[in-house]
Amino acid sequence: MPELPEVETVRAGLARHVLDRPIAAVQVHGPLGARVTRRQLGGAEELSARLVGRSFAAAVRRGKYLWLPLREAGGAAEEALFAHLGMSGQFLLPEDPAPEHPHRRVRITFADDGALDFHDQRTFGHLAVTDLVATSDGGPGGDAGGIGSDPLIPEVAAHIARDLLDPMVAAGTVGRAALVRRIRASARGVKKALLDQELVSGVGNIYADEALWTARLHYDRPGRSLPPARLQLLLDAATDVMRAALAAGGTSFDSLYVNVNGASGYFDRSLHVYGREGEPCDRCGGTIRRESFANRSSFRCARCQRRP
DNA sequence: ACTGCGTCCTGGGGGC
DNA sequence: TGCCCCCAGGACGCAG
Repeated sequence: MPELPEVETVRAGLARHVLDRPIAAVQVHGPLGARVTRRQLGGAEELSARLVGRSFAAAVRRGKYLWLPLREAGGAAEEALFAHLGMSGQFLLPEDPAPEHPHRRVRITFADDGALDFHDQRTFGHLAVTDLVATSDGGPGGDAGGIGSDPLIPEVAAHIARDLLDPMVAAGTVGRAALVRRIRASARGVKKALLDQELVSGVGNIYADEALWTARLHYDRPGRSLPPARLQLLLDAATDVMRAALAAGGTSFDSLYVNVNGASGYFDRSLHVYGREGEPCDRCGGTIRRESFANRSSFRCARCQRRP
């Protein structure tokens, strides 16, 4: 599943391959294509109308949210193609001529005859052209490749917190202390806090479980029961595992395949708990358990991540 | 305000 | 062998 490292890999691939290429046509394929553009005001026609004739100026990310500001004739970008990959969204640079693919939902054709395809099996992802607005926290952060200090962010992502690989958060200068305070202010289980994109963005189910394993914490451990130093360790663990996954994902794509397929690609061999039900813990030899958590799964070591 | 649960969606794969 | 159902989960809407 695409979490921060996978989305960043996609962002870097897009930055390398699709900037400054005028868009000639946009096709939205079938009812599931329409579903992928469901958040576009005016639907597929409007998406096409807003993209054709323009080009992408940059590829920017915050957490799992990704956007491509559109170049304006005489000034700064005011709109962007916004994308969320959901669970199964992929950006692909198809070979020419490309065969039909059952999961292709949208094709953006460039004036140079190349194309950028959006595939999505489960259609939890979406695409829309959205206005860029000023933010109160000073800009996109993250690996805001290409946009420099532009403080604009898509309206639809303005509520999303900075992520752990944001240079400001990673350095601890912005957000980190406040984040620890907010987790400690709640009785809510610490995994729910990690997954709350308005508290800290980019962490999904896989890396949350891995970070909790590293920090030897149970997912239901109340935030308010944890000393600040323990929470710092947890955030460090989440940062480290996402950095490592990014390093693994960053080596795996070429010009034809912009997306790595999330954790099912190259990083899964490095996972300590996720997807390892019944296997021994790498650290203590205890048994890895899979438990139902918020309508999905949580993996933990039954011995070194005890229930509070 | 805050929290938690249901919903959306498809196809691979396990089990009967 | 074939078919059915479970399961994967990010984000959002709504209920309490």
